[in-house]
Amino acid sequence: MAATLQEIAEKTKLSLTTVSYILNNKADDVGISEKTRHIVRQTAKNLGYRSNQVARSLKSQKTGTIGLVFTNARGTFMNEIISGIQSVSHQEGYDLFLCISDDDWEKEAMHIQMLRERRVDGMIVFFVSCRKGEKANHDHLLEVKKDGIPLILIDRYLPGTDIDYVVTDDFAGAYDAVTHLIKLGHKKIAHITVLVDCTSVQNRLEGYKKALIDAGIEINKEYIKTVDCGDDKNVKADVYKVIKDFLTMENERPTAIFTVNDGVAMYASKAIKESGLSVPQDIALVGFGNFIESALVEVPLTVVDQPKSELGEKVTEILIQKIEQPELTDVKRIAIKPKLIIRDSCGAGNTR
Amino acid sequence: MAATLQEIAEKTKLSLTTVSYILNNKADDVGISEKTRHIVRQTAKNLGYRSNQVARSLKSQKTGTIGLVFTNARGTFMNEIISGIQSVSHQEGYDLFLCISDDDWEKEAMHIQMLRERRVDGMIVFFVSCRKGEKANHDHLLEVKKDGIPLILIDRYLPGTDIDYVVTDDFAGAYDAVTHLIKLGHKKIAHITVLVDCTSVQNRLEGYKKALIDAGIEINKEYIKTVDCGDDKNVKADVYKVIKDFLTMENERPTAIFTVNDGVAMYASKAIKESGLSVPQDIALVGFGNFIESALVEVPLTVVDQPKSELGEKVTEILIQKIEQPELTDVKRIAIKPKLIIRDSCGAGNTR
DNA sequence: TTGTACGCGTTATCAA
DNA sequence: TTGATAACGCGTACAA
Repeated sequence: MAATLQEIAEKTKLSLTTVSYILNNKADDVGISEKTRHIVRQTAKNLGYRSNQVARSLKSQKTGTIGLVFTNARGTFMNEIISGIQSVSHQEGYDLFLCISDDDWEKEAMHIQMLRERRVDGMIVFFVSCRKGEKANHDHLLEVKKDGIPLILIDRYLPGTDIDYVVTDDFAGAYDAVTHLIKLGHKKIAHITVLVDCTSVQNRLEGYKKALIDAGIEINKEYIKTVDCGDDKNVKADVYKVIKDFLTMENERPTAIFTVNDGVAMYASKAIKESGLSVPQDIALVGFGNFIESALVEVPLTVVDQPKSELGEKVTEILIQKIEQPELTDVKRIAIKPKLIIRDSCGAGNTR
Repeated sequence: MAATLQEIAEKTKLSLTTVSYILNNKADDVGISEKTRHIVRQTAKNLGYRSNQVARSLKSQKTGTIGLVFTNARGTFMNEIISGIQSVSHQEGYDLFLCISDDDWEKEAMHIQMLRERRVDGMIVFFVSCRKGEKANHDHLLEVKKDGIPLILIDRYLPGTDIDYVVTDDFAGAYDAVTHLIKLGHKKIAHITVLVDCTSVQNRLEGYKKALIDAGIEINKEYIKTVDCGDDKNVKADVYKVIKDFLTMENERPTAIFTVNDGVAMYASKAIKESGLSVPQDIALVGFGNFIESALVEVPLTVVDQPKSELGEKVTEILIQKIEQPELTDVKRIAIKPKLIIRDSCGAGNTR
């Protein structure tokens, strides 16, 4: 279908080499007559020549591709990150293989295997997290790293390894969110976390604790609750239960809740409303993530804004740097500081 | 890094051919001793052998890849479609190249060019639409088709060509939505469309008209308004203006509005509320698309539900069929019928 | 200024 | 039951 260099050579009665030089803009280096160039260019056009990247890749041992592995495609989170990734990668001349692992680490391992067979120049992985207690197996990631294929993690990392990553500064985000609540006068601040064993969740919890400690507020274990995740229905049921528990604490009832993510915050908001109390008057709420829908719900959520497209851009810049300059061996551990977006659910500016 | 067949052959003192047969499970066809198989498998494992897809692709003239070109990455629409696409394609053994054209048809043409150089086995394109009046250039698509590369369009099509497509049945969706409003007793039903020249928008308008005609309601041109798009701010400003116009019609003021998409409906809802009227009591509203946020806004939207993941799945099935059975030359023109999701904004079940 | 020849890692054909 | 060899399309060192 698409003509080959060979065919052009035959048509023009020139050698394959000459044609190759001209079509790869190396004509100047060698010195090829203007006339020949023109002829070649013309017949290339006429024959509809299109360079064959797979042959080129085989020869050059470089594919100009980046493999992307994401846990899931739901929501808008992945979307915005990919938007950042693709804008940088295309600009730098890389194409993207997209793989979704659907929260299944065996699928993740399979995809990574496939990407290796495709000889991608590098990989960006948002890896599958696992519930607390389950044993995660990240051998496939370590192996990639060991084999010297540029690899970078996004949004969560693997502590104790030297794999590059770009994440949200979850600790700082949580710290700021809780500090904001403290400044609004709250002392009984709860945290709803989630039954997942990953760095982002952990660091949000740590940020919460540190903010309280720095403000001289004692940490109350009763104020830290964990909900199940996975199925969305479980999350909802669990959040409702947690809110009910909080409300039965009467005098000790928290006046503010910082949640591990916007999804939990939205269910909490609903649960509070349904129990006859209101947000933020009775209980203030701060989420984490800044999903699109968070601004649109009945009580628009105050949230920590994950810098999603920035994450995508940064991670890609670093990966490409590592691809193109293999001599750089420093481990990149980047945490981007998120901003707090103040809307209604925290009660800032409202009477309390 | 990763070993080659050659290296395994040397290590085992066997021939390249033998090794290839064994590692590609063709050992039975030829008949290779169990012992040899074992030896080869072992050393392959030890050497960390990984088949090289790019070499394989070069030889077999098939890459096992599908190119995806989407106009934009915003919202959740693309997300759900991709979810459908990737689940089918991965199941069938194809990997995905993802390209975003950002509503820029030159970028789109560029991406398609790149995909051709990468020798993708087929392409799925959600092409850039253009504002009414601008001249769209779809030569790059026609050329792909002409060159015999399997190509299928999603969500919108190119009338007058024989390019396969899978779309939402926009006409039927609009027809049902408007008929629903008519059944609720409305006669003054407006439609807000958008200044884009693409089949889906056109067909929604046509569906709206047909529903009115079939119910014996005369079409009032004053009830059909167009808003600009592109920048979200323009949309908002235009929708507010249109609503204002409707409200000044006094006795002739529409009692219901069917909008071209959920985004417009949400702005309309806001505008109506801000002008002191309410949805659905004063004006009923039906959107098209079913974005996630549409269920969460203050007055949950009644919408036509675009079957996004189904679109993705269907389009991929057809594409792969066309890839693997080139003898099939019938043109596939699939329109999937969407369902109406009744929530609050249409006033069904509410007193009016 | 142009041509020859080899290699990238596979698969496939034909011999042995 | 196994091995030698020729493609696939391209890039490049070297020769002419």
